[in-house]
Amino acid sequence: MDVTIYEVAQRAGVSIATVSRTLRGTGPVASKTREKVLKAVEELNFTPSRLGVSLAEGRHAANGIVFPNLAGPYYTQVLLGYEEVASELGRSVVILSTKGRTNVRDAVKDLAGRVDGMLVFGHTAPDDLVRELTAAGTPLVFISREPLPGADTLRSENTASAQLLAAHLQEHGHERFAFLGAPMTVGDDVDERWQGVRSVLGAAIEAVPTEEYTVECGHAAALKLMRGRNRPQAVVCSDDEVALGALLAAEELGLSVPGDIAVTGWDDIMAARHARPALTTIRQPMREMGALAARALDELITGARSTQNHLTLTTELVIRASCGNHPQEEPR
Amino acid sequence: MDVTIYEVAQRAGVSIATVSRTLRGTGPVASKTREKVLKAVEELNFTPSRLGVSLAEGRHAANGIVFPNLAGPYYTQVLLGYEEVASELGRSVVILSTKGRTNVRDAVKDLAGRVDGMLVFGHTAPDDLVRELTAAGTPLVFISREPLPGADTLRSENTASAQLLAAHLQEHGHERFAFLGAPMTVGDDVDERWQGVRSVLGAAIEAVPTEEYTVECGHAAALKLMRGRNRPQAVVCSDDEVALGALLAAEELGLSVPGDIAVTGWDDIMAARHARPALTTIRQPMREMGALAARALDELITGARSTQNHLTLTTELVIRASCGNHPQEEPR
DNA sequence: TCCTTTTCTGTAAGCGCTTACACGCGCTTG
DNA sequence: CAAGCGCGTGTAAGCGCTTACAGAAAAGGA
Repeated sequence: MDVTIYEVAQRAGVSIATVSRTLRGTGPVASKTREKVLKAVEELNFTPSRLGVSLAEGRHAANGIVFPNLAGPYYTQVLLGYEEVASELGRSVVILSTKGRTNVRDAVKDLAGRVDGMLVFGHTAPDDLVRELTAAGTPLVFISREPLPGADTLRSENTASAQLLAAHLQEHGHERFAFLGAPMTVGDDVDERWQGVRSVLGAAIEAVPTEEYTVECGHAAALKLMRGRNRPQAVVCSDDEVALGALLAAEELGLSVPGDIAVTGWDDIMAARHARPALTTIRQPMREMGALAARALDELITGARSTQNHLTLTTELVIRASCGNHPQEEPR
Repeated sequence: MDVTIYEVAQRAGVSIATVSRTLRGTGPVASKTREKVLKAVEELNFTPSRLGVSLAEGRHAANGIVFPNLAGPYYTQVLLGYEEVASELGRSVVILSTKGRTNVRDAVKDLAGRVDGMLVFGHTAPDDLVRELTAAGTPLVFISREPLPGADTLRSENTASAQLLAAHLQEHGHERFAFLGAPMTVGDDVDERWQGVRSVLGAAIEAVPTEEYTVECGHAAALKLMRGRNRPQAVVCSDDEVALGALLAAEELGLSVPGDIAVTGWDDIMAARHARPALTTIRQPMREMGALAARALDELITGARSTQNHLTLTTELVIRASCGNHPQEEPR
């Protein structure tokens, strides 16, 4: 916002075109000229204005990311991987949290105007805007959402893992189940998880909604559930945070986990390992998803690829103490 | 990147100036003209190019934030509060993680070129660049750093809280202490905490460094510490994550906490409450700090304030089970 | 009716950069 | 020795917008 290319040019006694060429390495520049220019740049401490460059180049060199909130570790981890790769590719990251926002549509649209492409979680952006953006050719990558035309989607495997988890719980002898944190949106990760466990457990599992997927809401809903008559023997939670809430509720009610009631989570966030009992959960490669999203976006932006990719990453069932008694505990 | 103000003007049969005035509400526009313009805008689905606007206005309407990494909840929480307020003030947030980056200086400089002002954690930006930026008048707010001329600083209280914590541990009868996660930088939060506990405990506390302030590093260092002869009776950790690592180490060695060894953290992150034993820690208002930083930055950017503020927020000692046996446990 | 205001609108000059194009110059080459 | 060729450099036309300024039209007053 200070010294411009004109002042550099003047000081070096050349035209602005030459300065630009020198700095970007495009086009030939005599070595003597180059030196004069570099000297002037040095003396004036010149840095090209990002705005000017972007306007002339017609690109922002920035990526957007839209998430509901940053409260839990899940989005954070994805963001981490995303930022890392984006910046490796020379792009900044502009963030947008939709939680508690009255006008999401405008906010996303504004973001779209600041970046070359965006990563969007689930259904955080309004559908009509998404259609508008894909129609306009804005590169878009989605995480935790069913595939849609005109954009990449990226998610980790849910259904099969959920079935695996359900089967494991059955092996422990549990017979009455609850799914805490019932899906709110069709087609997102939680919905797939629910469908997965349900396909195995059928009528033996009951869907119990929570307000949000947070510790607090999980805690509140779990309290109610565990106090009710016909308490389930195992509670499958939509994610680790809800599960942590359930653990808290059990403790409060004097129920032993997994003795009186088993609890499982999803994601394998840090606290899952530190909780007591440690949470049985499904680990998904959050950080890697962010990284992959950044690369996918890069391909779409640079035009290296024009088709859509729909990737599903594999997950891992992490068995700890909260799901039932195991002969030997896992070390560490 | 599509339809421009020219096309709108042409379609509405007016000049681009009129379109601009209509959309921004600056200057008078006849109501008939306004309607024509709005109709054209609607039909063409026009959105002003952020780049064009910024270049003409001379401002980015964006804030930057520089942090070491996003691994733990601390930075995330601050970021959360920051983004919330920033977007409330009509500014986007561009993030920059310095962890694992070879050229931090250039990255920060690039960021500075994209925003109207930045929030910087501790000493993540090189000192000479900071001087350069403050000299150039770039609005800057720091968190967790000693005050410096030309920029705001914002931090939560450390020394007194540390003294309080130390005194509390003494009341439990502990006599030999270790500070796990010894400070790496003079003047940052951890350094102040260390100075605080030390001022009370004197020679009774020993500084034990960790590679980083993470669970893993805390775990590794704690293992070594707890295995050594003359094991301390209480371990004061630089932050909750290191403390969680210490808890893990104790469990691994079959030591009971707080029976054999007491452990305390700092920050009161989510996992602190869920760990067993739950962590005694110092809660600092992370989210609020982010929010305050955004407001401070806004004042500096808009020029509403030209002096520097150096705020210190109060913290709260949260006593849980990990520091020693208390007559009655806190409920929940 | 003529002149002064007021209201509205258009022209054009930026904002800071990139780059196509053209031009001049010193060399090679037939 | 003239034609041809590269290399180096400058000129100028954008990129998409805002806004000072000026001019035109409408409105009001005497």
